[in-house]
Amino acid sequence: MLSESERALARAVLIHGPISRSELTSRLGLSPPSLTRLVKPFLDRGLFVELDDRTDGSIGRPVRPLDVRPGLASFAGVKVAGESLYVVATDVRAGLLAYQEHALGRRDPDGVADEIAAAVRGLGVDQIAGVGVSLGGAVRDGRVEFAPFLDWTDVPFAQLVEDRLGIPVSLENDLVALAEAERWFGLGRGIPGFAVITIGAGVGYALVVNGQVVHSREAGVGLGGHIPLSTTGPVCHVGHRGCAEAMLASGSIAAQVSAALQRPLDYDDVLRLAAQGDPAATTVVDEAAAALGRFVALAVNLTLQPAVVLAGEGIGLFALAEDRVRAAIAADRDPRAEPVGLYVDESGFSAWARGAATIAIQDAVDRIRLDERAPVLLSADAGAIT
Amino acid sequence: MLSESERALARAVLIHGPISRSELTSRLGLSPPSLTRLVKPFLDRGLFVELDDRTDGSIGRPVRPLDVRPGLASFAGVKVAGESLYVVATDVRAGLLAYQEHALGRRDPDGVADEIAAAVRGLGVDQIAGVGVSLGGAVRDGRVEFAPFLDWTDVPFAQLVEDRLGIPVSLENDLVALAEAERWFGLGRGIPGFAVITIGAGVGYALVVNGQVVHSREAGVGLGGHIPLSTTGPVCHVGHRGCAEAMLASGSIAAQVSAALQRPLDYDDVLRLAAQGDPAATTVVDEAAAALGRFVALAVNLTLQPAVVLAGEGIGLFALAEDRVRAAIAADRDPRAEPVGLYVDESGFSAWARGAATIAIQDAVDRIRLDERAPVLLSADAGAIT
DNA sequence: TGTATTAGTTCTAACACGGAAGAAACAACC
DNA sequence: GGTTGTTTCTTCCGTGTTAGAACTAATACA
Repeated sequence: MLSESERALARAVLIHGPISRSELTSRLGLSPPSLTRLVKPFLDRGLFVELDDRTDGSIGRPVRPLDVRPGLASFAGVKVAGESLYVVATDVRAGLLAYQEHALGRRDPDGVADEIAAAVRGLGVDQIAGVGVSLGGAVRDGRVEFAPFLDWTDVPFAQLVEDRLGIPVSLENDLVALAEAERWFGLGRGIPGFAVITIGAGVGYALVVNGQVVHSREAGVGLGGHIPLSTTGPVCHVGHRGCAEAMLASGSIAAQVSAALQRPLDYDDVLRLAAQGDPAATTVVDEAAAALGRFVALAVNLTLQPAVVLAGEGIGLFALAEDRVRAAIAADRDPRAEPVGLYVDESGFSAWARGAATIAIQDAVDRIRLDERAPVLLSADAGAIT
Repeated sequence: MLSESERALARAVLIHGPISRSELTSRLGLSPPSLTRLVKPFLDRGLFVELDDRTDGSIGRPVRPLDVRPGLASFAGVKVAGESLYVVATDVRAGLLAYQEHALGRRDPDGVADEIAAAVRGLGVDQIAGVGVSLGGAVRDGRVEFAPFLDWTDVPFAQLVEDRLGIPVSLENDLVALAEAERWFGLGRGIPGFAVITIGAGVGYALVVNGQVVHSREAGVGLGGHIPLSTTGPVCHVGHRGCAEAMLASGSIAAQVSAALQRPLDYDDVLRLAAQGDPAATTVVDEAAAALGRFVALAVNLTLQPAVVLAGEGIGLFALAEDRVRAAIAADRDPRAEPVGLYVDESGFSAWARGAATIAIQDAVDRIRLDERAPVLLSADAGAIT
């Protein structure tokens, strides 16, 4: 097992690398001697490399920054949605190596596990050290407690996938996973607390406070998607008038404009029409943008975290009506309060799967073995996918 | 200085005492030998006592629970409000020893500091080991960054009071202080995360996540009090229609019923009338209760913490219309989600000052010295108030 | 070439922690 | 009434982690 300091070191280099030893001492609160001792086995085992970052002109001995060895391992991430699997292969920093989408054929646990295993094999990346799987629903200890969109209850799903792939599989709620990805490798890096709001097929919500993603069971229930934002808006599928889903989900937006223009349109059509100045589309988009702004303001005011990461495949809405969003935020804020930090993750669908991969990476860090006998990353050395 | 384990021990005994060593080992994650070693100096220095809690009939060696020595120290807490000072003396667990209210004469920093010093001396409690002061506004490192209700900006207020009393003074935002009190000694003890909502002259909001009170600068700004809760309600003094202040602040509620009944009423009159079934008062109270329920639901859904502590001098509203509050919460929750834990602190005004005292207690724990030479609690041994 | 400056290492003492084993204090049982 | 069992807590001691002191390394600058 890694000690607490070793794990902190591994994480710091992973998240902030390349990073000098002296910066690590202040970041980890350790003395230089302790750092030297801790770093040694990581270098010996080939987990870290020492860059000789030539001098930057400053006085004194130049730094030898530490970084994770390039190509150390790969990871896979899979987001299970209602109709599709979104699958990525990533490097150790959740950087994209490959991205694929697959239509989801079966919906039963074994069927989905089969399709995930096939999709991960189909990535064509070997030496995968871990697989992360995320989906909407309440998840704990590798089990899906319930996932309404698949109609699953208490399924030991991580084990099902692991049986097929022979690689460690990590399971997490999709929004928690996305929040972890934003916190470690994404737009939330270095921000102590922020909310995550996703818009797309549905509306999602997650929260980071004091540098930790909130993991409470509430996080899997997805009530953030039904916050009331308007009294005049449409009704969502559960019957809330003007809730976040009703105002922001792509299906609802598309349906409103389709009804107004009397022809079938999808979400991207609506954004295109709004960009061209179509009045019906613009009205709906503006209303949605105002609702998004109110959502952001509510989240900031109630979580006391002055930053929000916006993500999801429908986030193009923000670029189209950023002024409306910011105006709605400002209306619900005090001029004396800090301005809200807004960070937009434009990466769309792949962000979900990168989130899943991040969970696999986090678990892999906890599996690192520094003693000579054991393999460094349990499964990477255990070989390619069987 | 105390080591991390020593501080954890001190806090655990303070918060959960009397508590057996064996329960402490599991709570602190330490082995029995370590606990023995850590406890010794606390007993030697007279901070802890060992109760011989006679056997409870169970098998095995009986436990010798540890507790803080009774009468170890007293603390004072002062909440500075617009018109008044609320002042308490407490024991080490923020238990009430004395409670007083004083009209606030002057409003300038030196004047308020004078009146606080006089009020603390007037408590008639000596051996006060620390004084906590809380007020509405942004506070950091003993300085008031801004306090709109006093029109202060960047005042080193802790120092001003400390100069007058010669006792360590701790300064904190009033809602953060109240949340700390609920977390350590109040209704939130043992709950990992919860929101605090206060109603009274104003509406306040604070948040605890992962066992820690959220201390971000946002917490001092008080935007939780202006969350929109109704589109038809009255307008608050900043101009928000149907915001939390407009719906729930005692002045706003009293004004609505006074206008309806064409005679001047205060908040307690309104609650009395509503209890008697007066239709105008009942209408306003029911609307307020529904708004409170929506507030609770919003807080729970956006903070992902399924518990809320209700406090403040106006919380009598809850008892009067609890059904309405719970119905409004249920309407914004999913039946699958956990039921919301509602905890009502009925202690009214004194809760504010107890919050301030809690801050002083927390700071005093961090000042404990176990080495032979130094006094145990710096100021308690330094003597009574000068 | 020397000096100042910053980065990083080696050596070592202190210390915190937990495992093993034992002592203490009771209940239950024969 | 003694023995056994159970739980609590302590003593002894080995292990692993940490940081202080002194040292080496590598550069800029005079």
